[in-house]
Amino acid sequence: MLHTLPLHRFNESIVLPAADIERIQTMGEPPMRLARHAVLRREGESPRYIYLLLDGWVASSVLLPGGDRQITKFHLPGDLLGTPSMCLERTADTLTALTAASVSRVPLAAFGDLFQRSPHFAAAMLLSIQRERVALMDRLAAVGRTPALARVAALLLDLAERLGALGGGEVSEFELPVTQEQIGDHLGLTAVHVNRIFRQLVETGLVARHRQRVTLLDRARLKSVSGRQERVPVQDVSWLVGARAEA
Amino acid sequence: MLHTLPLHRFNESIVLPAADIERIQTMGEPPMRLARHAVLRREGESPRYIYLLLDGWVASSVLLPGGDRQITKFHLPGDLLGTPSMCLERTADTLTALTAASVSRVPLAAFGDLFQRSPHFAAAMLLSIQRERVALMDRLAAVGRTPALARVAALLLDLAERLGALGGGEVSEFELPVTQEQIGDHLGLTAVHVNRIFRQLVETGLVARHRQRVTLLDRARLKSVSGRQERVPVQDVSWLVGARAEA
DNA sequence: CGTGTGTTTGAGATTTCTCAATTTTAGTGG
DNA sequence: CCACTAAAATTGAGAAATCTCAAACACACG
Repeated sequence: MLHTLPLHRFNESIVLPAADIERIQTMGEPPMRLARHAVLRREGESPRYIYLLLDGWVASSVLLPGGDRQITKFHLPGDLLGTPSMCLERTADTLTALTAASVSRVPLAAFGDLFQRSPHFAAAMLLSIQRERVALMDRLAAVGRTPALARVAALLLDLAERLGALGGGEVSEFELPVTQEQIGDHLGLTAVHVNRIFRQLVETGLVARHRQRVTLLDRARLKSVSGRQERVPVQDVSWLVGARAEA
Repeated sequence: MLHTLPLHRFNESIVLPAADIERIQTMGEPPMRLARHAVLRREGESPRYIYLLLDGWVASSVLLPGGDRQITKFHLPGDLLGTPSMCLERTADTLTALTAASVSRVPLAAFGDLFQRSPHFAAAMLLSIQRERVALMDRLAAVGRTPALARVAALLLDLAERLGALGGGEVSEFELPVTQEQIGDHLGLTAVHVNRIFRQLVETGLVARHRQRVTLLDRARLKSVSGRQERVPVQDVSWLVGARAEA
């Protein structure tokens, strides 16, 4: 079972030695199952664990005093959840299962131990977190500066890309197991408005929908309407994990 | 001169050994001066350096295809600039001096070397980047879900807090060397609307202004109108830099 | 089959934006 | 020190995007 862990997120720019892969696999506790809507961790708690998402979708969200909610990320299998809060006394984000899901809980101590023992793992984490930061910057730009249509288009493209990376192939059709209200909370829109934008996307032939299944019909036009920047991961990371570091 | 480097950002949760402080100080090149409006690095370039801001303010921004701009961060002295792009082939953010400024350029190789050599430094970086990530999450929530007044209030409080951390004392009055258009680009608003919000803040007695000098008159009310969460840095990081890691 | 969650649609209200003009401030050269 | 100019701030008026509220509808689930 363990050899099926989705570890692609750890190998994006840095190829981890087999020994590190091994250690990652034993870092987490045995998988736990979550029902849809189950709360894995609530904000305000003391951060003692992070979580490796094995299967299903999980949302990370922060609450505002007014009761509004911002979903900071739709997590897919392979993502490491809850790590931003490791820098805080009290957890900043709530982790909620969007579908039935399966996660492996990782004690912070186990994570810290691996981080200190393995230079490659530490380097991979550094880059991985920076990627999340860039993704947040890009979404902030979208929410702050682009109209609703562009934001929804960008979300669909982002998910297709990430699902493709997960599965290994191009994805142009996928299940979107997320309510329109949740999409709104992710993009800074109302559920009602998300609905209208979806209708617009369908009417203009960019997208087709049936139930929760979404098909991207015109990728090129979607891209142009989304106003999304391409982000190419670093190729050469010798400055970070060079020969020197091997010593 | 070197002993005056603002290194407070490196010591927020983790106290670095003197040897590491020493190495941080020699990691960067000699300071370079920037005039106001000077571009330190433009997006799209190949990321070869990061920068330690010694003095002055610098904005980090991303461009949208439509020509719109999102300022992702107003950087203050002590901040390490341009690090998100280390995970990319081409730089994501443009660094522009908002005031005359002084920075020390750090080759990525020097950074990577220190990251690999010093477990404490690596740990401090990990936490520091996660803090930036939380800050982005919080701003995303503000831009996506709160009205303009709350966003401006939150910005003022954030800056006062960070300037306080820099100087060591409570700050309730400070220079804001930033145009209203730049504030708009930071908060997802128009310059015109920022202006109206400022007027509103002044009229309701929350804030006073003279030229670019801002005075926070009613912190409590500002806080409540800002809807900002308190974020308390971790105290106990033994899981990350425990005895084990010292070995 | 009910019941409840999620979607869809309409109509009007609000916030924020756009455009344009005016005033103020900051910077420059003489 | 002054005059001149460009950048920034300010204000008004109308337009646009998005929201709110409310109702109808569809579908999944027990």
